[in-house]
Amino acid sequence: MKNSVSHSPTRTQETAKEAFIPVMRELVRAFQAFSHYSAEHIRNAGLTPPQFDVISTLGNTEGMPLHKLAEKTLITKGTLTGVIDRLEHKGLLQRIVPAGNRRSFIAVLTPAGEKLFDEIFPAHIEYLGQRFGRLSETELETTATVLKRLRSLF
Amino acid sequence: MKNSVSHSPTRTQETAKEAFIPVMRELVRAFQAFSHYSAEHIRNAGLTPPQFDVISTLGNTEGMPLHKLAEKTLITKGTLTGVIDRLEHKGLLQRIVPAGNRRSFIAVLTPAGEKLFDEIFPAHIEYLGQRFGRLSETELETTATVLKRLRSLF
DNA sequence: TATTGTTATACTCTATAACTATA
DNA sequence: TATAGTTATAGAGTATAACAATA
Repeated sequence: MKNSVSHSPTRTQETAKEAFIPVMRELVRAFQAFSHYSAEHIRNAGLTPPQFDVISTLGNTEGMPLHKLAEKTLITKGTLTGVIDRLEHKGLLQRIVPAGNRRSFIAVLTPAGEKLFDEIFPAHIEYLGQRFGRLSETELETTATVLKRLRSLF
Repeated sequence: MKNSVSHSPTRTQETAKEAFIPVMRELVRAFQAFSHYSAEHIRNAGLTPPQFDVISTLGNTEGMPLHKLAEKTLITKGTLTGVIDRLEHKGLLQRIVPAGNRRSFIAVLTPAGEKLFDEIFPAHIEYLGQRFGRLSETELETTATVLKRLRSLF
């Protein structure tokens, strides 16, 4: 039987201000564990996590302006320039100047980029599914609810 | 009313293999949002997130061997050397050679490090509590449960 | 003037592997 | 031989701010 600590009788129903700390630690460690697992697989494909993020975001689309890509991936524009540069050097992505707007670029996967996406994205999903697949449908739903709530806080 | 998609009548009770994908995306974005929020505050104190992680782990302890610190923070040993170096240069931390074992070091906060810890750790908790405090006690418990389950997968 | 993106700084972190020195 | 930690390598990502070009 756990002793439910209360600093005074009148606090019994309250939540301590620091009660979230262990929860936050769980968030950090859970994410670290996940991202290490994920990143190892991504590196095998010769990509870094941000590069994979970009490829995944652009896969099966007709491309999108860099500022929208930055917004979706939460990579800041200065950083995104470098990430895009490296993907372009690898021949996986192209900057297209859209007709009628010469102030923005559209990032589009090249055929090689699409090919890589078609190969590694399903493989990565399969790899991750080996772990996520252990969650029941109910657990998945609860997890989704909790994470959305968490995200809404920030 | 959402249309509950089922590929065939016999799949109604099953979970699609890819059902976890949106959940995973939520995990990534929720964590990104959290860590950006957290990191901004940490940077104001002149620390990087890994440095803060180390300071937080060592605060209110009598120090610990580097390999244990590496294990707790999930920072690999090669990387940890650099992080520790920088904290040592800042005068926040010291490597101590324990009596009877000259093969390992013990990382200990200096008085300046303890002072910084005493100042910024509570302030950081207060800063984070502004957001986590919006969760009810029940939500906190559910969140903890879900995160532990997630972590157990990896 | 506001938006889009690049460039320039200056670090910090990262994985990986070879290496040294203990035990 | 196994363990603890450092060093060397080689990038890659990060924030930030100044900048150029276009709308």
